[in-house]
Amino acid sequence: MDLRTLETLRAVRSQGGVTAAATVLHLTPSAVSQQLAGLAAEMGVPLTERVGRGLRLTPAGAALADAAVDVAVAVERARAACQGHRDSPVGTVRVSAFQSAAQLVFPRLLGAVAGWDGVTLECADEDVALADFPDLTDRFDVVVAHRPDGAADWPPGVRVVPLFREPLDVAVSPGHRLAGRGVIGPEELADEAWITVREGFPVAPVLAAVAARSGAAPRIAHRINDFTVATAMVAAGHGISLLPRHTTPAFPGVRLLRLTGVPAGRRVEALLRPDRAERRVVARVVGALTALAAEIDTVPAEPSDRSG
Amino acid sequence: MDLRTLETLRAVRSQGGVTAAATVLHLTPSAVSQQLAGLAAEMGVPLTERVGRGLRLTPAGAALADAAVDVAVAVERARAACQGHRDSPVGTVRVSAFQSAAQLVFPRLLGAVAGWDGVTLECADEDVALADFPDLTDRFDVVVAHRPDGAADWPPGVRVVPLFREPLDVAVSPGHRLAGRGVIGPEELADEAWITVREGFPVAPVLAAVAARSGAAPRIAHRINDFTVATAMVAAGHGISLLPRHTTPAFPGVRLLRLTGVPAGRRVEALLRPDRAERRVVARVVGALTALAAEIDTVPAEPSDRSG
DNA sequence: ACCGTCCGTGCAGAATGGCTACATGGATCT
DNA sequence: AGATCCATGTAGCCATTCTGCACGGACGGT
Repeated sequence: MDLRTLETLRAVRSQGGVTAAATVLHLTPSAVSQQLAGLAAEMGVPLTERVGRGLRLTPAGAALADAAVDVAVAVERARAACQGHRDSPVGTVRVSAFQSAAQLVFPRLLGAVAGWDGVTLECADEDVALADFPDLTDRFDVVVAHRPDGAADWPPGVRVVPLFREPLDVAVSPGHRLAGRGVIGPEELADEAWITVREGFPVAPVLAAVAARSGAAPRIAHRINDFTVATAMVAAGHGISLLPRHTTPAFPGVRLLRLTGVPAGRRVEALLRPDRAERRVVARVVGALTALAAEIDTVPAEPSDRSG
Repeated sequence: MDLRTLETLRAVRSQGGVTAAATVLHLTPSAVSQQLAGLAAEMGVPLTERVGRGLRLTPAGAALADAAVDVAVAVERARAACQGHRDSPVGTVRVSAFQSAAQLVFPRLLGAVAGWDGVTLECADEDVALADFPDLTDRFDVVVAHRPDGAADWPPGVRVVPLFREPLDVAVSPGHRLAGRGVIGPEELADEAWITVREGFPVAPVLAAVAARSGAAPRIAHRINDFTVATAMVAAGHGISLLPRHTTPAFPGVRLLRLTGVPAGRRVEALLRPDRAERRVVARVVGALTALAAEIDTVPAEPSDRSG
């Protein structure tokens, strides 16, 4: 019964397999398999069962994995209790964010942390499908994720810290027929050519909702995940797009029109594994994150072009 | 940060030193010292400080030791959660009891557990001073301890399961002037020669209280910790003694007289370390223990001789 | 139906880490 | 001041665990 073994069991469950777990743990599949076998032998209960060419946790294994979370939390709490008798928390925090938030948040966050002795920030941009965000917490201490209005809650077992809500505006080129408008309704957007994200990615359902109000299925011309690329395409007049108000990159000529009559927005949140959340450095970084998120939330974002 | 290391830290605190901790952990002092040094290095905070020729935990060390309890509890909870998906709990449970309770409890407990497959009971008689009972939980899963009426509570950090309260009767020989009486008061016991336990042992304060009511300091003729020996001496007329009603060994001719006007009794309780208490086998054994304690508590113990 | 591919598992060897035994430094008690 | 006890270093052994490779089973395409 080892802490590392428990962590391995958790990874196997969250990653869905031995090989995937081995990857995030920086181990070989063989080592993971041996740990599982040893743990099952110690418990006297089979923890995994083969299904197809993969495997799945038995109820006993799942129960143990659940309890392993509490163990990890207790361990980190212990570490924090000890660090509490130190001057200030130190360590390395790994933060991931999806592309557009990364652009907005990482520079400010690094700026805030720059003055903290002994605190190292490792940033990475990771943009994945909505369902895959929680799994990123295996590899990162803090995962900045986004979720469209009305989407289901994140699964249990992951701690969620709200950062800000970001309205989605309609981005059009300067030459577009609606370019002069500040506010528009969904019904005016029928038959437009849309540039949206790949299937399953966070803002996709919002466009579906907007289109539903316009009365027709949206005509999707392009699927572009990177908002910078999408913005450039909008600027060039190749379609319109739903883009987040604060994190849309500045691009000459692109105009953001406010949408009325339909709640169009996304929630930007930090996702943490419960044990990681107990680390004092992590808590401090999350604090800085929420502080700068509050600034973003109160930004007087007016419907205007971003050409500067 | 290892489970074993955390356990070592706890043992160092409860045992009050490296060598003592090493003893209960079945390790050498060197190993313990190395674990402590490694843990402190990992935490970046000194966990121990030298005091005299021994050492003591720093505030940080104490905090970590506190948190280590929660970790151990979480681990055992995890193990229990896993065992819950098994037919029945199995394992070895180490039980200690002070001499007189051992005599009463061990045979019945072993009888109750005899039918349980896979459950092994390791019994040991350990009679220590009142203050030393909690420390026994480092070496045993269940510690049957006793505590005189009015004594202070057990220190925090140890789980207490009440078993039964046992009145203390006055044991006299058949030839004693009070032998024919069933009930007596403290004032009738002045100038008696007492056989009592060693200083600091659980029932000593009760005799002091009884003697205080009799108006004079008790005349202590002998200090005998083993109730069997004390009973034999009482039977032979070498003095009278305060003996527990239920656990006094049967001995030809010894009469137990009920004491009135002063609360004379002791509480028999099971002491458990919180993490050990989480083990399902341990919980089951404690269940059997409380069950047979309930029987003992309702025994119609009449004042009579034990010559049977 | 077959074969390529993927996944989990077992078996060697190698490396890492922890423990024992012994020696040292320091503090207390007689 | 000497003896004793305690904690701490050091060298060496031993156990555990990881890697690398080979094997068996299962899915999916042809």
